[in-house]
Amino acid sequence: MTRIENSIAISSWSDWQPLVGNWQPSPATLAETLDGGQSFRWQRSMEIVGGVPSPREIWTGTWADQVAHLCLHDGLLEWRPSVTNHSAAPALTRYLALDTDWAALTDALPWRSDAHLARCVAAFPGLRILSQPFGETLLGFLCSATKQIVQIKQMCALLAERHGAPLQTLLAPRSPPVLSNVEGLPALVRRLPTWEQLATIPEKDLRLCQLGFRARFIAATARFIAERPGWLEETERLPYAAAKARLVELPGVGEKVADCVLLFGAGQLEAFPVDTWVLKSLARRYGLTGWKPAQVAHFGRTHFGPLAGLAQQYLFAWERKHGGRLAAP
DNA sequence: TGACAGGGGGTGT
DNA sequence: ACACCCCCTGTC
Repeated sequence: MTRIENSIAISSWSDWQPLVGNWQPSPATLAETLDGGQSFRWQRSMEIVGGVPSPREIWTGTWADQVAHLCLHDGLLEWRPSVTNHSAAPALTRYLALDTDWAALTDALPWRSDAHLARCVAAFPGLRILSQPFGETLLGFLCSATKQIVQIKQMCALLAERHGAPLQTLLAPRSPPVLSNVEGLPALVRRLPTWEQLATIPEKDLRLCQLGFRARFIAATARFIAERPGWLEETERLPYAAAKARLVELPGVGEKVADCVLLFGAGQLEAFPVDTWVLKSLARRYGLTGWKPAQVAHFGRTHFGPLAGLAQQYLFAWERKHGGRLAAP
């Protein structure tokens, strides 16, 4: 049962249109890609047409100053922007990395000699790595320490709600008639606050967003970035090792968070984040029982190669699905 | 229905 | 190794 506490969103959306790029994910792969720990800004909901809930499941995603809907319709992925947004198509193309041949990248993984990896790939065909805004990715993963996805999403939602700028695209006059509503989403969509904005927010106000001890890290990181104009942009452009060395200078950013930011926010596919799921995966499926994160990271890079981050995402998806309880051998 | 633990996708000391 | 925070979830 979904919690419906917000007002019904009333906004104007363009017509559904097919997504270019030939991505045809299964519902499970789509959900894993959008809501499996890469991004914390996608919401699943049901469309309402003429006051009646339709069986159509809609994903609403927000990133930078963009918001878009995705929908899997008879196996085909469709999307729609708000009627006033004319930059949504290229933005979505970049965000979903539609120009990247993920099938070819996956094929380049060592699944032929790795039965478990082959099994993971078969379970989530079409899984891909998102290409999210760098700064937002950093913010999301600064929230992630010892938190599950639902909780991280809640923190991000509160940060956006209380400190983010409204997305003007949804506030423009509704010239066409309202076509449909989406249940359970606030009428006013806001973006995540920028790092510039975060630097001006007192830590006590950040704490009100359920950040806990992460509030101190975010406040300190915001000050660090504010004192160094261009630092974040330069870091995004650096090669993997150099970028990671800089990211771990930030308070609250260790190896794991840095790798997540580089993998999901900078397209660095060699980044191999080692969290407890990956630790469990390699312990259980690869016999690396008792190995420490740094050792597992080294194993991952050498075993899975230059696309280790993509392999990690497959392992991660499998473990999230099967790892909790009864695990296949 | 409501209270109560337990534990969580990590970092810093 | 342990504190940091405190919300979510499962359970009684």
